[in-house]
Amino acid sequence: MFKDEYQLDFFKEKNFIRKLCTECGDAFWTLDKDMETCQDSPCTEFAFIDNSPFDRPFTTAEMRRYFLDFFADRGHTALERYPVVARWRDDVFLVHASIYDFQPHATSGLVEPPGNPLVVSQPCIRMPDLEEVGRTGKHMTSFEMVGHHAFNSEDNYVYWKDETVRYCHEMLIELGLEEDEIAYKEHPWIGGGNAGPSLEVNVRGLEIATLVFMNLEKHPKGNVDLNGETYRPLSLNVVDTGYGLERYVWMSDGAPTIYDSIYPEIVGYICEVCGISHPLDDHEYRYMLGEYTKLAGRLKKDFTDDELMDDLLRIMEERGYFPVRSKLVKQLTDLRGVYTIADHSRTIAFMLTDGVVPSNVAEGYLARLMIRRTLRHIDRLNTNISLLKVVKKQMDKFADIIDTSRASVVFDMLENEIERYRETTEKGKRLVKRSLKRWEGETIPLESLIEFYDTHGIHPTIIKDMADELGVTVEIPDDFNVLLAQKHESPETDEKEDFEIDHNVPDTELLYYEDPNSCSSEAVVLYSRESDVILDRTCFYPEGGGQMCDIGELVTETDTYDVRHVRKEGGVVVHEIDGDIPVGETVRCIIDGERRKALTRHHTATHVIISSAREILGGHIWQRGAHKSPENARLDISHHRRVTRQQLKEIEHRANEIVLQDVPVEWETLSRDSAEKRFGFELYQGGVPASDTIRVVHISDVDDLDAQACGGTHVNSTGEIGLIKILSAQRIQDGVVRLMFSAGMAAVEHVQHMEELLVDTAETFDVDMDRIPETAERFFNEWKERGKELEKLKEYRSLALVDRLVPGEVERGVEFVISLLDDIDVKEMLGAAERITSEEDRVVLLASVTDTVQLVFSKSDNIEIDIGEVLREAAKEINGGGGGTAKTAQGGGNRVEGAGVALERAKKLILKELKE
RNA sequence: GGGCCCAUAGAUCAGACCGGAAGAUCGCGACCUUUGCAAGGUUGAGGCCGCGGGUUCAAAUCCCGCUGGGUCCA
Repeated sequence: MFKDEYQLDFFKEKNFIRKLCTECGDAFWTLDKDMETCQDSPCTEFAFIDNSPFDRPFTTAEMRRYFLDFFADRGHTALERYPVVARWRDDVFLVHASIYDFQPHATSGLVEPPGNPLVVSQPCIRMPDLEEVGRTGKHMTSFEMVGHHAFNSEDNYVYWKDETVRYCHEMLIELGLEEDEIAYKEHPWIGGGNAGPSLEVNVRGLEIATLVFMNLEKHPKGNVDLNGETYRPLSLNVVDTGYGLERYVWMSDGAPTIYDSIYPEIVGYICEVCGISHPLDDHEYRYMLGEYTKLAGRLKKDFTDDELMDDLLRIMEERGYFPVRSKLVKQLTDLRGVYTIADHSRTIAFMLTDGVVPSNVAEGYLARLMIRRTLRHIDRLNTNISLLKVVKKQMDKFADIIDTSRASVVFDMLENEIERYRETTEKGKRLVKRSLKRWEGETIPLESLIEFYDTHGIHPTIIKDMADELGVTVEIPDDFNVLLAQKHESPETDEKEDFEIDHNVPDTELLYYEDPNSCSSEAVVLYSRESDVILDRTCFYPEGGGQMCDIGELVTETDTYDVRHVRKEGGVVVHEIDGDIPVGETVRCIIDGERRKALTRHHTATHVIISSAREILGGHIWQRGAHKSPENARLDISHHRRVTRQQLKEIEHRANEIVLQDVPVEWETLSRDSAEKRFGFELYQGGVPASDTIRVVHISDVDDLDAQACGGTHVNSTGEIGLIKILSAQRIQDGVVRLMFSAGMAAVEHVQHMEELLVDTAETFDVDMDRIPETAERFFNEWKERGKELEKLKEYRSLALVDRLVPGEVERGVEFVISLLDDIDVKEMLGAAERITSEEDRVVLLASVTDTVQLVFSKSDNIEIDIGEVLREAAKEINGGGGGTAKTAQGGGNRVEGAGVALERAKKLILKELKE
């Protein structure tokens, strides 16, 4: 694939030769004619451990600085890193690579990149290799990817393959590598709808860079076939490189594992607290660990695998060391936990400081997953090390790249998560303990194992620990995660097809921005079909930004049409009307002004509420969604705890303060780049617009209260909003709170409605409004008391009933107590009946008539008849049924006239039964 | 965004599959035993069975909706 793409001038100049790896068969370029493998693991063993090819060891900070300076010196714009949570994208949660920063709009050519060429050291988070962390010595869930990127368009060539490889090569040599130990491996790259040739840069068993040359995009009519899909050339050719910063640091100091290279103090701290010995200055130990890492890199096996341990022991013995196998396994198992905690804590630090709120959805869930995994590892190590402290240490160590300004909220979130984890495991353990009894001496069905984890979050390892004590066998299959995934497999949902009109008309001039107060305008019809009308200009606001559209009328000289809905397709506004207007006609747009005003107030009020909420609850508050209708608005915000009533009051108070200050609301159109520089990604509270320019709305540039990219309509100053009243706060998901509020007249109407409820209630209670709570409480308590009294009375009445009914008629030695009663409670009948039949040789047949019939039959224990069957049979007379215990049955029916007959029939049945 | 689970006394949970008088344990109150404490015994209080509909003679239990919580996956 792309075979011809790799014939670079640079390779020719230097006399690189193209070889095939004897292990994997892939092609690679090298200066060493004797090189046989592609220099990546597993084909090549790590050959830099305690044997660095670099001139000197670097710290991460030094290495980052080196990279950025190297490329800045060569004309690249060095950028600040982006957050690890990809707020500017709706297709992914986390940043996986440096190029993510510039997708989709810079890579598609829609938006100018913030530099060209540019370089950035971007923290990335990758979860797929989760299981490998701590086991292979090289996998991490978070790392910095240094990327130098160039965006080549037709009229602006920056640089492409040849120059890219030259930069890379020059830098590696500068770091101290011999040029004949570098292998450039051909590696076609496909992903995310794009594709292109790519080179992997491998040295001594480690892939230290990937140079991707994106020049194709997936397209149904493309002329390039790749894996059964067709691709076509991109208008923009993008150089996408990635250098794993930590790998360079690791290679520079040759530590036994990457974790010991990047954060040795953290690893040391965890070992110390957990009482695990990790003597890296001990020759034997250090040698063992290094050899282990090499083996793991080549074999991709777990150290509990016999084969790997055999190899490791053999290598050790060759060197003259004779470790005990079981001790070694334990050592490596513990160490894996330590490394995992170290790795995960750094990822957690990145996520939380960049504003991820742990929850059960989206990136919040990924954060929770990391936290819970870490806590599980802590539990397994049987220590009480504080995750909070480890995360804090990571934040301190990497303060140069981690934002520590929101530390207190981060710790609060973490504490909350730890608390929840404890609660869940406690609860889970109780549940498991109860359930385990069922399988005493047996093996738990796999199904139940999956269910415990899936619905209750109890990991199989926890169950195993508990089950051992209770004599229940637990077998965790290796493919547990696969089975779990299968359970979640669901049919692919059909992607929604957009009904786009093929109109071919110019973008509509949007009058609602120029004058938000104007409710009418003249326009010409450019397109009209099936009640969809497009005008050259309009004052109708189309649905968007969570704001409902305007409705109103289009008036021609002869007719008036209702505008029922307005939507936007690209730059064109489409009006849906009840009828058709010929193209070329002049119309007057008239919008429903009151509705527009209400929507506008609610929209600005939403900005005010966000800003107040950020002030009261903290800077981690982020808009997760919003909707504005004429009656009210709802705003979903990210927050890790329930919002208390006190906090709601404070937010409401602050919001109304802003209204009373009558702050001007301004908007301006800025270039994307300068807008981001000035306001940060907080701009994109409501989503990211797909354009090079951004309409920024800000409530005040004096206090810098709030600035957002926003296409909605706004009032001129906050005073116009009027009253803002928060109606409710509900937690719609973990980590997401929905605030409902209304503004202006809608808020006044709401308050009036609430008052009405109070007035009505006060009237019913016949008390003053402010005494409603105590009165309601009193009534409720009295109501409960009455209920209890009533119970007692019924008890007495059933006693009285016994006296009234006994003795009954005796037939065949059985005393029949039969009575057709008027409106007696079932409970009373039951009480009486059971009292009567507590003596031998008695049968009680009672019926109570209201608008239906209730039956209670009972018999003494010494009479052997199926009283339930008797009742069922008898109930047929009253069109009903029933049943009960061996001694007493109850039932009923709705044919009131049949009540007497039913009792007769029951008696006959019993007599018949007794005869036999 | 999707799946699964839960809601019963102050707490932890039975009861639900299969409709028929709301239970257990701990905790709480009183009394007994004890010099006192711990413990034990006797006894009592404490429930809109989350809310609203439906089915049924009858619903904690079955069905639907809502609310609150948990959990897994993307």
